[in-house]
This record gives sequence, C-alpha cells and structure tokens, in this order.
Amino acid sequence: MPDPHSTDPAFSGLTKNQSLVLETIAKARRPIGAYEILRELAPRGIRSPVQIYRAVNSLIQCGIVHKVESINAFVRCTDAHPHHGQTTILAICDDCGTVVEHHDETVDRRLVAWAKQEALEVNAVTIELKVRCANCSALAP
Amino acid sequence: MPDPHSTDPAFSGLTKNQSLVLETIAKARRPIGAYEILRELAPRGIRSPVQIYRAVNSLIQCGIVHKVESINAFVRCTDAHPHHGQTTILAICDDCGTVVEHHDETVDRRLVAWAKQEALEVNAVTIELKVRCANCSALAP
DNA sequence: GATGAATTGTTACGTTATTTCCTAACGAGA
DNA sequence: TCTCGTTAGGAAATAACGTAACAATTCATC
Repeated sequence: MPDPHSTDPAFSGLTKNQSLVLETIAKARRPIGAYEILRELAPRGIRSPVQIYRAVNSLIQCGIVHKVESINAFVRCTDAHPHHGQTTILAICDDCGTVVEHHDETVDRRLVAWAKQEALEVNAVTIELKVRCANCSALAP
Repeated sequence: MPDPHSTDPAFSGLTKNQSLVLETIAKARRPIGAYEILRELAPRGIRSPVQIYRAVNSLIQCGIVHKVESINAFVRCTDAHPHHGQTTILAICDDCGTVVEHHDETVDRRLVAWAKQEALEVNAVTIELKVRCANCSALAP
C-alpha cells in the first residue's frame, strides 16, 4: 500500500488503473461518479465498471480519495497533511459541487464516546454537509 | 402534511401508498432498499419504483423515516420524541443491520459554527457510523 | 355537473454497484 | 521444477438505485 499522502503526481505505488482513475478524479476538481470516470477513461482502454470500483476502493483505503455518500461520487482528498484516525467532514455545494474538507476533534471525541457507551465498535464514520457555498450565494442571492 | 410523530399505527394523514411503504419499512426493523420495498408491495398493487420513491420522500420530509446514505436504504425513525432542527446520528451494524439513533447538540453546534465561519449555508447534514453492535460482537468475537 | 389541483399510475430510461467467473503474473517454499 | 497462495486485471451479466415525462384518476370546491 503506497503512502497515503505522497506528493503529486508521482503516486509511485499505484497500479496503472489506480493511477488513471486517480488522475481523472483529481482533474475533475469536484465529485465525479464512477460511470463518468468510466466514460472518461474508455479511450484509454478501461471498459468495465468493476475496474473503476476496484481502483476507487483502493484509493479510498489509501486515504487519497473520499467517497461522497450523499451523492455517490468521488473526490480527491485535499488535505495538506494526514489526519490519522480523524473523521473527514465534507461540505458539498449543491450548486457548484465544490467540496471543502474539515476536521474536528471535539466532534470525533463525542461520537467515539457515544459509541463506546453503546458498546459499538466503530468501523467508519461519515459526516457530510450539503451546503450552498459562499461563491454561489453571492452569484445568485 | 401529517404530524411528524403521530402515534403508531394510525398515521391518519398518510395517503394509501405512504401507509403501505411506511408499514413495510417499519416491519423490516432494519434498513430496507427501495426495490425490496417494491417486491414486498407488488402483491398489494404497487408496480413501479416511482411510487416507492414518492412515498419514501414524503415520509422522510415528515421525519417518520430516515435515509441511510451510506447504504442507500431506509429505516423507520425510532425517536421517541421530535428533535426539531437536530441532526440525527445513525449507527448501522455492518453485520446485522440494526440501527441506533442518537442526537448530540455539541456536535450540531460545532458543525454549524464551522459552516458559518466558512460562509456555508447548510441545507442538510448526514452523520452515519458503520459499526459492529454489541450483540454481534458477542456472538462472533 | 364543471373545473382545477393534487395524487397516482405507467412507461421508459439512465445511473450506480455487485456478482460471478476467468486469466495472468509473481514470489515462497517443498 | 512444481505447486500454492496472493494480487491484479478483465468480461459479462444482472441487481439495485433513481428520475423524467406524460396520462389517468381522485377529490374538494364552486
């Protein structure tokens, strides 16, 4: 498994498909769906959904890519630095699709504390905000 | 629009389809997908996905049902009382599908505060934990 | 009864995701 | 060398999710 936050655009440890998919996601600069990635990469020889999903799942495991659950799409992780064990909070603009990342230790602590109290073993946490970003608010008020 | 938390099992204000769908979701006692609901209700005359989605969306608006974004499925809201404006935190067991609901004002406040600081106008918030529940942990340790 | 709004039904389509089965490449160890 | 396990990749099919567009129906109200 490659370093979660190796510097662009090397991604030395990635397989060919993973590199292609990551490149496509990064270029999009907003969440992009699996089949849009597929269309994008068809000319480069990718033919089936499975190939996309396999690559995307690896990238998510590495922490290089996030899945936006509320819209079933994928974004490049824009964190400058790794945040080990911290939940990534995503805000997605409903109008333009821009994503902002955030972390909050207090929120994490409270969720973990509650889980512990309920004897829940946490596998994953999703926190997403559907928003209207400052830019879009200004453009169409 | 009916009262968000009318008592079981009247649901007086609901249309026929909404009642059927709610009944199916409630009976499942774990998250259930739209097409599973459809199969369940086919014998009762429901024929198309649209009918399910229309009903489910109304029920969500009422607050009677939650959508679990991370698995594209629906659960009956198990809150005893309405929590106006509060985000519902859902913990879903990966093994058995059981869902636990929770609310946390501190978490809400921190998310809202961050959004304000970033000039984001919040439309919706999703908080979901994929977990292993106490029961499943005990059964297969 | 006529009219208009809301709800419902139907068809059709596009998107998202997984399952199943199979092949190739490679390293470890008998 | 040969087998075995592991990992990656490929192809086909199908399940599951979700919506657009339009027709039909119900129902309150005039």
